[in-house]
Amino acid sequence: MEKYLNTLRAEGYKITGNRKEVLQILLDNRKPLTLKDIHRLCANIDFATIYRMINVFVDLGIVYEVKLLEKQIHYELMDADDHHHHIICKNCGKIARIDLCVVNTAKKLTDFQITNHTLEFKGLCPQCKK
Amino acid sequence: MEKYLNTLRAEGYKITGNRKEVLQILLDNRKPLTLKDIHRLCANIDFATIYRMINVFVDLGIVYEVKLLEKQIHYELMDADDHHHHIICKNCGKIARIDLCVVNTAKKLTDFQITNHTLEFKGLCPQCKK
DNA sequence: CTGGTTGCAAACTCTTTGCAATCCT
DNA sequence: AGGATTGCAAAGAGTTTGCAACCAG
Repeated sequence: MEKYLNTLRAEGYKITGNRKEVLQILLDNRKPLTLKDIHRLCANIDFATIYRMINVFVDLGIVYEVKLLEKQIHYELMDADDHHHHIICKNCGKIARIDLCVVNTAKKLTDFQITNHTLEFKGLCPQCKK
Repeated sequence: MEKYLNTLRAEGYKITGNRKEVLQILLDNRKPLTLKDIHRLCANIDFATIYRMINVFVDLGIVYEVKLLEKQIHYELMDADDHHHHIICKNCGKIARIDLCVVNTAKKLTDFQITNHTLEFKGLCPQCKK
């Protein structure tokens, strides 16, 4: 938590009760959440506030966008030492992580300068596929 | 074209002027297009018609959804023998293809039954990165 | 104090649907 | 003829913004 608060301070943002509450939710739920999910977990905070807060967090690199094979974007706390991707169950919605990435291979294959990438899977989890 | 019309016939759908026009657009533009893009290329057809038509095409496997790192879904003609992914330039919007995929590796790594996957990149193309 | 932050309401954008008229087969 | 398809209009759903009141430093 302190690490993230320091980032906010360093960039001139204030430490508010709302921000601490949302950060705690992200710390307690280390998996991709939608804005709706977050709002459900702290219904006392206005949706627009969460919307703007998460965008600040994305700008500061506190959270990152996870584009699962779903309509809405999910957000997850950033941890540079733990780069991973996900798989979501189309039946129960469970999200598991996959430690697999090919961004370095892609960098060699293309003349583009790659800045973002997404690698996500969807299917049926062990329980639901039975 | 005939191949796709046969799929439509086989599933009991009718061959209309609109459907042939949109299929021709997809054949002429073999790259991911948004509904808006398609509508721009045939402004005479109503947006709702394109919306419903593309969804039929997706159901029949005539086109597939490409979830680039953009808000809107793109659609591209399906070709089972040519599985590939994409990279989009964040500056000029150009979309290039990348012949790289790890869905088989992912299948070995997880207990899920994988049915969909996405692997997309974003960055600066050779021209824009200069 | 003072500017960043928040809640509320409303504007926007994109997606989806109902229905009557029209088009394939 | 008869059901699928289409255009039009409007409803939904999610995203984004303006503004005045409020709060952290």
